[in-house]
Amino acid sequence: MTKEPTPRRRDAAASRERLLNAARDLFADRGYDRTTARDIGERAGVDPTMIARYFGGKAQLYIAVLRADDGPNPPADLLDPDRLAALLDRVGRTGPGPIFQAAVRAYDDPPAQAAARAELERRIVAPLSQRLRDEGHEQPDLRAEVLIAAFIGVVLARRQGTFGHLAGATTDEVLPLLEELLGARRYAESGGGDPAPE
Amino acid sequence: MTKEPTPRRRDAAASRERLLNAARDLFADRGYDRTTARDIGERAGVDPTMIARYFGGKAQLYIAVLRADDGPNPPADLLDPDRLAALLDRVGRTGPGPIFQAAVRAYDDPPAQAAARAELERRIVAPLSQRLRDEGHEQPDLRAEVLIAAFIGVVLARRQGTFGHLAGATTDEVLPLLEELLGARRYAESGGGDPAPE
DNA sequence: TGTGTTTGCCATCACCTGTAGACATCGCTT
DNA sequence: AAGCGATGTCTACAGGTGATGGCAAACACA
Repeated sequence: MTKEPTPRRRDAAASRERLLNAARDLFADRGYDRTTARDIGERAGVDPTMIARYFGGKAQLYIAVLRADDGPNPPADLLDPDRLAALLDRVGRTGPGPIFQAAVRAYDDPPAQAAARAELERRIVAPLSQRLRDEGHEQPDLRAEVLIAAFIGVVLARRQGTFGHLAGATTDEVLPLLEELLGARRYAESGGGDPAPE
Repeated sequence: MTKEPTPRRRDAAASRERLLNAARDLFADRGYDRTTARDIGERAGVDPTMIARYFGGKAQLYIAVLRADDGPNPPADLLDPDRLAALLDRVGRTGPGPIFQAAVRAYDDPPAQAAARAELERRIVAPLSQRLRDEGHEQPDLRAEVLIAAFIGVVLARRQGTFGHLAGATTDEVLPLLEELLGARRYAESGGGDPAPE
């Protein structure tokens, strides 16, 4: 007998996860401020007050989303063309995770802000910074942050739709420009070769 | 005698402008959502209800700020190193104008969103796009938007402070990386540099 | 000075937010 | 089957938001 054949009508774990998923989607789509607890509850099909019960509040739910979001989990190596393509495609479909938004926006809740910053550093900045350092580039930390900020600017703007051509362009159209922008090939060719074609 | 020697205690024009200035600063600093009408009134030293009277409401005040903000008014030619330096310095000191924020964030008010988009296109995207077109680059529109989105990502992230090294770096440290990122010299080589007058 | 208009202040509204608490119901354990 | 904690539902509240209408003082003008 399986342990869970009966779809329990009362399942705290399920409710928790549904809240988490709904919050992830809504935070990614509208950002933290413009997402209300009632919206999350409605989308999840769970009473909004459960947010307080299970997570302690909206801010802590946001933090939980940050931790649970495996967004660009395979270290987002923006300099690997394949990885860049995968990441761009992913963001184009599911939208930028809350972590990306945290790079550009400010939230009022200090713990939430700190958590976002920590996740951003741990999962995205650190790997790229390490790579640049290994390759002997100067100012690897600063350089990594600039590259990532630029990438985030492009993907956020694309999804936001403020830029017409960028929002309308397909991933295939954007990708080469992003590669050129980030200097993927330039960085990647540690052995040295010809510059990016035009 | 002069028409306005008396500093009129009741001066609608002055109040209007003080509201406009306060709104510009606060919108730039906190964004639209996180700025309340009461904040604006307090900072301006003007009763918040004047916002409704003079502008029609908060959203329309925002639009007025967009139009009045001469932000990167000399066409923000990101490919001219001098202009890029000036712009970066300016943003570092006074913060990104509301127009930049509009590129990455969404507001609920459709007219405000549309106004921001129009200003962004008119003042920033169009000039750069035209330049790229003149220089014979492919996809000048898309390319311009990518470059601008990347730039905005960097300056917003820098000011936001989520990236430690980027926030702590001086303008002089960031500038060369930005030039390299945007390919200022690469692009500029083709056209040579005679900066257009303001 | 007299008069109508402009300008600012005040109280208040209607709405929305997050969340706390009381109450009802389910489901596991004994 | 009975008990009881876990889970869900509902109402309500305190705080804050943008916006409105009324009213008094200050102004421009005759």
